[in-house]
Amino acid sequence: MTEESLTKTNFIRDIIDEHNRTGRFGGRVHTRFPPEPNGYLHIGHAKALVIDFGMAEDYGGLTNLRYDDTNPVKEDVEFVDAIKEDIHWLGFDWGDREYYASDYFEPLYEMAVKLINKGKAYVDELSADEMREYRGTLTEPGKNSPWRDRPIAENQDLFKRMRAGEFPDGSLTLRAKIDMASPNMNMRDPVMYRIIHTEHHRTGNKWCIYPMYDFAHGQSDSLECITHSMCSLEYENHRPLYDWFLDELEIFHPQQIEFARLNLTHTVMSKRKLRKLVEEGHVAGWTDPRMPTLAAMRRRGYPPTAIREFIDTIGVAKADSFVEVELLEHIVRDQLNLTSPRRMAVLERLKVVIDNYPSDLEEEFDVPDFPQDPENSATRKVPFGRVIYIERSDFEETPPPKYFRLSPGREVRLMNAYYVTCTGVVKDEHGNLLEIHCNYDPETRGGMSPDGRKVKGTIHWVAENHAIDAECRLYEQMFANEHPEDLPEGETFMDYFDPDSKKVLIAKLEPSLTEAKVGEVFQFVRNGYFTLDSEDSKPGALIFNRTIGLVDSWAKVHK
RNA sequence: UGGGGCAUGGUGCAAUGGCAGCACACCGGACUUUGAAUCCGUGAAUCUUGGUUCGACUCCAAGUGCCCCGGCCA
Repeated sequence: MTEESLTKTNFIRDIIDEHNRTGRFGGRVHTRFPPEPNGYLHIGHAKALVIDFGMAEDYGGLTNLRYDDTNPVKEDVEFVDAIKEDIHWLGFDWGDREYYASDYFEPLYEMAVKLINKGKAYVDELSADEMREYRGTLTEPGKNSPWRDRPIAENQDLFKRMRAGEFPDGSLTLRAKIDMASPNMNMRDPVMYRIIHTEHHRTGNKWCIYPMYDFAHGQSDSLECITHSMCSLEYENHRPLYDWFLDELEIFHPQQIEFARLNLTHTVMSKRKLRKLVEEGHVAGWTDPRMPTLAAMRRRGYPPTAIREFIDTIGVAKADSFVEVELLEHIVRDQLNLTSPRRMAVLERLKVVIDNYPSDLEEEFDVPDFPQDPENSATRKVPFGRVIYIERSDFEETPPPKYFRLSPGREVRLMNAYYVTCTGVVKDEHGNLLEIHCNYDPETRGGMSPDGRKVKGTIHWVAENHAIDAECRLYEQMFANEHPEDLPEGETFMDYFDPDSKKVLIAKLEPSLTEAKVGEVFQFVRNGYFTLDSEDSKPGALIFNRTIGLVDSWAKVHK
């Protein structure tokens, strides 16, 4: 396998390779990640992150972090720290290159003045409604604003007074003088500056005019000498404008490249919808483990490397696409399988009394954390006793075909312990199962029989005397529908929100789990991967999140 | 007066004029002290119609379908 074949090729690499061939940027690759601080980062941002940081890394370049904070009414400091934490968690680093579009308000203002002086920008007095009317439609040209040909000196004066705060919000705008008949709506004299008398989270009350995205982004890229400015497909129509400003300003000209954003089945990605889930209390905040935010995935126990591998696996292209969430889950399981120590925990318990086990006897087994690789595996002590708990689903009084767990008269292996045979059941007056009784075979200590006798079923257990209680939170997809963002008329994504996507139970755990630490993920054998909840768990009142269940092919056959 | 994009198995991504491949999902089997993992195997795709070419997923033309654009949001 050659070096190149390890790295998947994609159209962005092709473009960069071409630039390197022609020498457009002198072989330099410098990217930027430009989040707006108005919400938490989600798995869709992870794609942008991997592209922005990953591409630069691969080509020996750097990536800047730059907050796109040009709209003070929508943005908040609350999110800037959360965003940084998420980026670091994924393993990316911007060094000391932490920038803000608001750092450039002064040079941006100068650039606007330059365009005014060139006769390429003007102060408009049209109201928002009027401007909409003048803009025309998709199929009809717009018409020029009556203020479009105002003398340059007047524009200079008015713009200066806009900055000075002489005018109320919405009364004036600065617009680029391009072409009201352009088939590209973005070129119909786009607004460059608007008046907003709102305190900005960084610049305070210094400014009351704020640049629009289109007037800020390209020039910020230029100021930072960014070479490749990757963004999502909907900005494709903005590229001519991105280029126009840079050309008219005659400043360094980065290349904007657009790619398809990530869509995942069974989830919603729009900030508006995620915010709704949070604000209406359907989930416990932005870090509720069901959320597609990076903070939620961290809390849930997803390894950051799994997220990066996932993004690498899905590739980058320009076609709109929907990735099945099963692929993400597969990669999470795949990594956790290799790294998670095994433990025994009984989620929904059934009491088992081993009648022929001496009531004064208690044993301890040394059990490897990684039974696949016992030679290199650490071990821990697991106590055993006359009364144990097993999983309720591991016993059937009348077993269905192909069932090879416990049922009356049948023998199974208690993992790492003994073979037991079910001898009877105890029920209450309503016929509810209370407990079952077994006999064990002392010859099978450790789970092996000297006579070579086979048992088909191996089940896990926890000794009653030493079990610890812990809350376990089990999560399913938040939305039953594959495409909750693409619904027929009259339906909303909330129609498909599944309130049962979170289930809480009190489980019985083997005692070694008392020492679990936040950030460690365990495999609760035959149940799935679990991690301590970073927000709600307390010593003595442990709470575990199920990161993800194990593949359950029995459930498939059985149903 | 409309413009800009995109089309390969169920899903996602490759193949850059030379045998359509990989992963997930699905289905079957083997193995198993986790019905997990692992191993083996089956099925399944180039939007349509023309053209260029010895040869087309790839180039050309026409068509079809889907996405984006009429915020003083980003």
